[in-house]
Amino acid sequence: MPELPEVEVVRAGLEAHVAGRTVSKVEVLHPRAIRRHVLGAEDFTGRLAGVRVDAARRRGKYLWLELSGGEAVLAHLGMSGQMLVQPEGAPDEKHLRVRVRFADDGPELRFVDQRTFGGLALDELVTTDGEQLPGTIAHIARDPMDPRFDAAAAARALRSRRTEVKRALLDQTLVSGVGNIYADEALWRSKLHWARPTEKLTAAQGRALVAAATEVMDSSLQAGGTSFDALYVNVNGQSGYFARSLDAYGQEGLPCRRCGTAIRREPFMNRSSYSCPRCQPRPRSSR
DNA sequence: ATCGTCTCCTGTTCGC
DNA sequence: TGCGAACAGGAGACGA
Repeated sequence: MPELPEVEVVRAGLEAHVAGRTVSKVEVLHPRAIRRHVLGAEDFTGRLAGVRVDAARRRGKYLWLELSGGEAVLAHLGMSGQMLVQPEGAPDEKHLRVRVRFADDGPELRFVDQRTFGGLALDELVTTDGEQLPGTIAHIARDPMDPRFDAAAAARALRSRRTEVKRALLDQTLVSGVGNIYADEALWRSKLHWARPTEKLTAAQGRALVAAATEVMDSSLQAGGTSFDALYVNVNGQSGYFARSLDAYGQEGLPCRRCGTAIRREPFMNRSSYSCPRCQPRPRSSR
């Protein structure tokens, strides 16, 4: 479940191993991996051949390879996507979806994705809010790691919604990069129940929530960065990565680190939300 | 315009 | 033992 810190580790790996290299040949092994590239696989592979990768960039959970010529390969890892840098000739992964070979005959880039929620697409770069972004993600808000992230504005945006606070926190047009795991962690740190109505959040609570989300992603990024293997860029299953210390997410039945009460799991949007019944009491207004 | 629900996908785990 | 259900969940599409 890659969220911002995981995607950032991947971006750094791509910057180190792919930037500056020229694409020679691209193979699409599963059409669903490029479903957001509307012109299809042939167009995708044809237009990539011969272009140079200038840089690897990221906003929220999206990352993209900036290409010579004003275009970019936009990527989202979805639930299970991985970007692997592998020597040519290494056995294909079971869920290999896209292979990118380079003119220098060095290691190839592989997009591997079991559940195929992720994907790649070629996209035009556009200027939005003083930033060059792939056009299809121009609506994605700045994330807390962005040098120009405005925490106060993000807190106001969250409070301006009329919904449950966790729904707002997961809305990538308000603050990007937060997924189910970090949302639960940020809410735990802020002592807020996920169903708290946004309109009842005080300004201080809004700011504290944004600060908590920033902190939890920051510390996770530091932990993830240290487990990064220079030989390849990996997202899932690497030790020290998802084994990061969590206070709420996935902790059902375990004692709250603050008060000792057993963490509970509740259904939320066809998935789960974890919280401490004592530190994060359910708001009276709902159920 | 805004908000909530549905859907896509596959491997693993769990209950009967 | 076998099989179906539940679960993992990001984000676009769509309906109200």
